[in-house]
Amino acid sequence: MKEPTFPDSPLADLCRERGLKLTGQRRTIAFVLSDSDDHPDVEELYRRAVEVDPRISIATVYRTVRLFEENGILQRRDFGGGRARYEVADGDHGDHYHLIDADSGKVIEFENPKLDALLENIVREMGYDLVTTRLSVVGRKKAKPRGNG
Amino acid sequence: MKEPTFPDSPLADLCRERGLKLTGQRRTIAFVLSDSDDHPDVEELYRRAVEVDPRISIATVYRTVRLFEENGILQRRDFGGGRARYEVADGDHGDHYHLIDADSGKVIEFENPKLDALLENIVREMGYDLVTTRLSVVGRKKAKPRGNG
DNA sequence: ATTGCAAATGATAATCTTTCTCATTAATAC
DNA sequence: GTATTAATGAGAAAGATTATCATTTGCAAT
Repeated sequence: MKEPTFPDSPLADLCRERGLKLTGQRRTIAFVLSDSDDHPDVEELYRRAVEVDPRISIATVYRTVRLFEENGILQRRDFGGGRARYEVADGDHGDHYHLIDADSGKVIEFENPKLDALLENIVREMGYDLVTTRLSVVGRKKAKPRGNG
Repeated sequence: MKEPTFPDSPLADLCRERGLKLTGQRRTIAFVLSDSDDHPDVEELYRRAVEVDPRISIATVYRTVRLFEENGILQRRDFGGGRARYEVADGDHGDHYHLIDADSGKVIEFENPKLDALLENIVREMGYDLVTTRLSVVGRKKAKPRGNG
């Protein structure tokens, strides 16, 4: 039983700051998440976590992403395909959105302050305060203006 | 075995136009959908369909909404809660979007040409043609400026 | 109207993702 | 170090959706 050693990740610190018990498994999952800049689903997260420490079960990964989401550490996303995907929650800077390539399924992030403001406005004019925006656009790559095929 | 009789709905006509076989069940489901201006899930659709003709199975409802979606007759929506919800696809006029009341879960539709245009623009500038927009904003009703509750 | 045939349907099993159960283990305060 | 309380692992259970397969039905040609 060899304990894997690695430094506390930014997310692990956040976990502590929120008063959550920092178990070995949570430390591992936080480490893996801090190390990811994509949008893994639970299955994929589990794969990556097991690489770091095999003594972890998929049930714990499910429990941990839920806990992290409830504490504003993670954001759940739905890009279709039937499974939830996760990414580290935005910090102070504005929200970001996702463009999904219709053919490859690739996810491309983008920000747009004008869009932030417009949505804020629309919602306010309907008498609401904006809580969350769930936006993803599906697009198909344009043929290059003078490509050859 | 009494055959229920009702006129062909606009969606039933659409179904025929697309070259889909117009079975009794599909005619019933199309009728129910044409009659709905909300966003029912499959379970709810099944309930409404059975009212019109009890000789219908939930499997057929699942098959039919999928078929209709693949043929651009229906749009699938995800408002959270684990089940897909459906609505009649937009015609020529612009897309519409959804505001979800954070407290009641109520879904409020809205249109906004400025938003249509901005999204179109953003996507184009990233080198893509816009295929679909999936947008829902979650909001919380503002306290009335001088209410008493 | 009848026939023929591919496609649709009903009933239920299977699948897939996610949550729950409960005995065991581990983190934190003392 | 010990106690206490919460977290974990493994698998069962739940909930939504899709697949299976024998039977039925819509529809085109007769």
